[in-house]
Amino acid sequence: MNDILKTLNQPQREAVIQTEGPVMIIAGAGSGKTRVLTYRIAYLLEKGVDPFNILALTFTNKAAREMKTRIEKIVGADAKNLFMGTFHSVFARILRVEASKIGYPSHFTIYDTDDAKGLIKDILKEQGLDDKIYKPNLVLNRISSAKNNLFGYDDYYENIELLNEDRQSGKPKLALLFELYSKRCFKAGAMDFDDLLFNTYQLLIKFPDVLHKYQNKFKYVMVDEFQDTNWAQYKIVKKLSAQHENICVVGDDAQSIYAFRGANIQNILSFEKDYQQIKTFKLEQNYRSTQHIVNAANSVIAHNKTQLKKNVWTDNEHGEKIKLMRALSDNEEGSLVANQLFEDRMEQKGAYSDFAILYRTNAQSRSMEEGLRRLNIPYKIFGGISFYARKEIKDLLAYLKLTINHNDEEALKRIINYPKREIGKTSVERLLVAADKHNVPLWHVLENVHQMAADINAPTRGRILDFVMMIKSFAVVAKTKNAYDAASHIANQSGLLRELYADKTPEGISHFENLQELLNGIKEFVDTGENGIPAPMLESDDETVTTPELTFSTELNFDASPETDENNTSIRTIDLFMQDIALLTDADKNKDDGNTDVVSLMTIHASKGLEFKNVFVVGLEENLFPSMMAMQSRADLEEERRLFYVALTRAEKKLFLSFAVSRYKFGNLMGCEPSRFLDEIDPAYTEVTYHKAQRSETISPGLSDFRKASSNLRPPTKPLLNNVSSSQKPPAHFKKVSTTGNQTFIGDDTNQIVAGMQVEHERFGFGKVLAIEGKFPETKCTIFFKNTGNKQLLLKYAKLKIVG
DNA sequence: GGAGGCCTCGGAAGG
DNA sequence: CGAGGCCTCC
Repeated sequence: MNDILKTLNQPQREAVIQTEGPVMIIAGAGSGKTRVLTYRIAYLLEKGVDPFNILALTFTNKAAREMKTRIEKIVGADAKNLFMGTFHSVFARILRVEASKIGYPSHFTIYDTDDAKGLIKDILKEQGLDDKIYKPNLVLNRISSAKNNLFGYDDYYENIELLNEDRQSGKPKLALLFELYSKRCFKAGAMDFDDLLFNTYQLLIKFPDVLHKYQNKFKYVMVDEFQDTNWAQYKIVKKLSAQHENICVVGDDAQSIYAFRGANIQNILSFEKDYQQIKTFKLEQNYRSTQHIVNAANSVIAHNKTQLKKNVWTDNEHGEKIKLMRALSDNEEGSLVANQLFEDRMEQKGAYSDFAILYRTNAQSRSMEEGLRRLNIPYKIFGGISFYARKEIKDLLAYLKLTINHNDEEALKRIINYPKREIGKTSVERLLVAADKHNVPLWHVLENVHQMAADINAPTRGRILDFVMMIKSFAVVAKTKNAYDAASHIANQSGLLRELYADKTPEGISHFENLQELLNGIKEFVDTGENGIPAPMLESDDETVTTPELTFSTELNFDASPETDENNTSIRTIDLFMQDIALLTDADKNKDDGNTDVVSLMTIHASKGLEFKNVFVVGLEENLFPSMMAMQSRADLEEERRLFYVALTRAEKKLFLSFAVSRYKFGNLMGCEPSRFLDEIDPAYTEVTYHKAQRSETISPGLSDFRKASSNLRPPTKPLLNNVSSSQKPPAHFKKVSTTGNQTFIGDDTNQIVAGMQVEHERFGFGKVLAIEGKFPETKCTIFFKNTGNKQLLLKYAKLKIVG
């Protein structure tokens, strides 16, 4: 350990050994923040602090996992007992132990954003409110930010300011929606992401014994990425550490990029105010990047008004200047980047894994992928549509959720008629009405469908009871078998596997494979206990035996001690697997498909905390980066700028920034202007390159040249497609016809269509007419499409072009 | 009740 | 462009 301390610079070392009392570490980008945190924990352990008494909160599961591994390398297996994880996963664990105190079952479901949105939509329908005015997303955001500021619906009702805002925005019913939403979640035994924070705080302030228990346990508390915490998180951390006051927060205001979901830089200022005796350390030496990169990043962030004083500097070499690239279109940007990347890799004789391509929005990955594929460059996309967000995955998970928590309304609605079992929309609506009328969970109505929903026809009622029986039988299996056996049983018996197996289209096959992959993941969990996220275990605690006081009976009690097999070792049941599954993201899925030498593609948000030798930041255009939504306010724009700062500071050696002068948006080709952020970089650190085919030449300095060059393609607000005059020959991709633009695709006179003709359909592409039947206007035709196979279309509706 | 085509509309980041 | 809602046909 002493050797390790010697490798640290002075502020780093001081921050490590100052273990007692409140500490704040302001850590500039690349200043060795993770090193300091890991060494600090290792140092505590070496001093004899029990790992059970250390709580470390990170922002992502990945960060927690990595830190744990690094600490293990220094101090050994003891590190396993550290209480380390994301805010959400740590609090979810505490809540499961203490759930009964606040009236929840310990096997409560965690609603993801889709579940929450589904519930909001139901409530809107029931209340007869227009979802054009009360947009579910907006309603949810409002509720979310209330909870992140520790406002319950009752507080909301009493807050005149909030109510006035709602009235002025024409949405006076928001408070009511908040109340209904909260009650519905409670009835379903479900918490959304914000509830995990909100309810933890309620638990701590309402139950002094619980508070004391955890205050005693967590003698040392550490918070990473402090700048990204919201008010609720801050208050919880403060409460938890109130007894020992050994609280250490680490952050960088310049890298705060999550204000949009309630993060609050003010927390840094509040922290200084709340702890007068605080010790502050500034880590300002950057060990990651070249001088050009560090200086360029500094010159950008200097445009922000709100920031703490800090001087990030580096001893590293000057390095090469930052290369600015210009492309004619998003597609060309893809090939340009791919070509440049290929060249650089050859020149450096380096690995693909030394390269990353970062973008503002996930949608931008497509053109990059195409460019890379053309050159056979291996790549991996991090993030994007999550594995766990796929329909087939959510379907099986819904079965598992409902098996564990019968009251989970969103899970129930999702699967009650999938696969088809003739319980249609109308019946489900009647069930929902009955549940509301009797104020019981939906499941309760199902069980008593004959009494409570007699308006549903008798055969359907029978099928509903069959469904109830099936889920109950699943619950028995889930209770007695390991997670894998139970999940396989459920996937089979529910008919889900059969349904997917029957689908032999390419998508169908991939759905089936995905489901198989989920089952494999569960198998791995049964065998190893790993489901991808670090699992801090709460010590078994005899004083607080949780007596489940469920308001509504569920047949099975998952709150009891874990099941044991004949060898009396506890088996890993499905409810154990499900505990944190809602908190997992794609990045947490432990799956290494062998090839690790790949280019990384991800959003800038996802890249935080990572570093790469070579970085491409693409799509530097107004309305994309900075995003159109961020143009309204200075605060939003400054957050975008911090995001840009994060992007720049990911690079160690070489940095490329690119933009395109035109780009497809919603199927229309739009003109784009270079981002203002490009102008904000001190030109001393950049060089402008124009690339044409294979030849590239350097023009320097300053941006004015290509600014002019690109400006003749404006106006950017109108689709370019309509502006292409006959005098200009459009590039190849201009010919790509928008397939939804109603004007662009005009069907021929359908009377002329006869069997045997080649036709083109707006969506299905080219096909051959096999047969025509029926009389006008009901004329139907059967067409074999190359891409999708046989289709029956009504000529009245289908726009068909006769090709030959 | 369900399948599937048509049409409208959004428009970011993520635990 | 794509997802989701609506509408119509069977």
